[in-house]
Amino acid sequence: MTSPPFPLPDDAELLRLDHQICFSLHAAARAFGGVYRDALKDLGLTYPQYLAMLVLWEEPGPQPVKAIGERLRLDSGTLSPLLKRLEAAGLVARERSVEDERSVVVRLTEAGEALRERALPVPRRIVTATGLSLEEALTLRALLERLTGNLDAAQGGER
Amino acid sequence: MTSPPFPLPDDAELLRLDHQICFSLHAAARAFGGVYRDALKDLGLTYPQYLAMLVLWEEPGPQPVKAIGERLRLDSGTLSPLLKRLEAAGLVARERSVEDERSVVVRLTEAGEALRERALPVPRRIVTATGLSLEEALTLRALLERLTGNLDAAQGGER
DNA sequence: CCCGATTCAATTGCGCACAACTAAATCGTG
DNA sequence: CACGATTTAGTTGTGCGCAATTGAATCGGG
Repeated sequence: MTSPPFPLPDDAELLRLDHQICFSLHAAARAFGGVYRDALKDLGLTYPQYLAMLVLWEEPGPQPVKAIGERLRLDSGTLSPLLKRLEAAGLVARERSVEDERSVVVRLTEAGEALRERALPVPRRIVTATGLSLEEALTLRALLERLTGNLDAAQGGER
Repeated sequence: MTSPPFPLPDDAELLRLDHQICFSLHAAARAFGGVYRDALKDLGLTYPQYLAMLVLWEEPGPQPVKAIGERLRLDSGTLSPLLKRLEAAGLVARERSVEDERSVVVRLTEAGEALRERALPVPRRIVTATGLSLEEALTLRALLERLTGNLDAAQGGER
C-alpha cells in the first residue's frame, strides 16, 4: 500500500517528496522552537517575542507596530497581543504617535535595553545546536529564501 | 548601526546567520501554510488535518491515536481536538480499543475514504508552487533532516 | 473643503502547538 | 496476587498565526 510493486515514476516520486519537504520543514521549525524555548527560558521570552526584541535592539529609536510587522512578516492580530505581553513584562512601552495618531510606536524601556546583555549568548548557543557548517547554513538559507519567494508568488497569483 | 564600519569576523557572521536561518525557516513554514490553505480550502481541511488524513489514507486499517502522534510527532494535546474536529466533519470515527481500553483507535468513515480522491491533485499543486527542482528538493530535505536531528539532540541533552 | 478610499492598530474567533496535569487501564516485580 | 510504575488519551491554560471585522485617523480627488 505504501510502496507499489513497481518502480516509482518521477512524477509519483515528486509527489511523495513534497509531503516530506513540507513536513520536514515543520519538524525543523518546531525543533528550533524547542531549542529556543530552552535558551530563552531564563530571559522569560518566547521565540516570537525574542524576534520582536531583536528588531527593537537592532534599530535605536521607537518603531511603529507596522514596521515591526513588516520586518517579521506578522500582522497586528499577532503583534498586538505579543507587544502587550512585552509591555506587561516591562520590556517595552507603547504609545500613539503624535504626528499620526493611527500609528502606535514601540520603544524599549530600560529593562528592555538591559535584557540585551543577557540575550547576547543566545545566538552562539543556537548556532552550536544546529550543528551545521557555515557553508551548509548558507546553502540552506538560500534554498529557504527561494522556496519562500516561490510559495508566496504562487499563493499571491491565485488570489 | 546595523553594519559596523569594519568587516565582520567569522564569529559575528555566524551569529547573525543563525537568526536568518531560523527566521527563514519559520517564514518558509508559514508560506507553505498559506499555499496549503488555498489548496485544501475546497476539502475543508487545514494542513495539520490533511497530514492526519494522509496517515490514515496510507495505512488501510484503524490506527491508535498514539501511532498517528508518533508519525506526525504530535502529542495528544494537539491530536485529540484535531481528531474530534475530523470526527465532527464525519471523516473519521474514534472508538476505544477492545484489547486495550486505554487506547483509542481512529478509522476512516466512507466520507473520509471518499475524500481521498478529491485530495489527489493537491500534492502536484504544492510541488509546482515550490518551484524547486528535484535535486534542490533532495538537498533541502537532507539538510532539514540533519538540522532537526541535531536540534533534537541538543535539546534532549540539556534536559 | 468634503466625502469616499485607504491606512493602521486592535479585537474576535478559530485552529495549532506545547506544557502540565488528570484519570483510567495495563504492566511488572516482589 | 497486589501494588506501584508506566502507558494512553484527554483536559486546561498559554501563546502564536491568520482571517475577518471594527473604528479611528489620514489622504486625495472633485
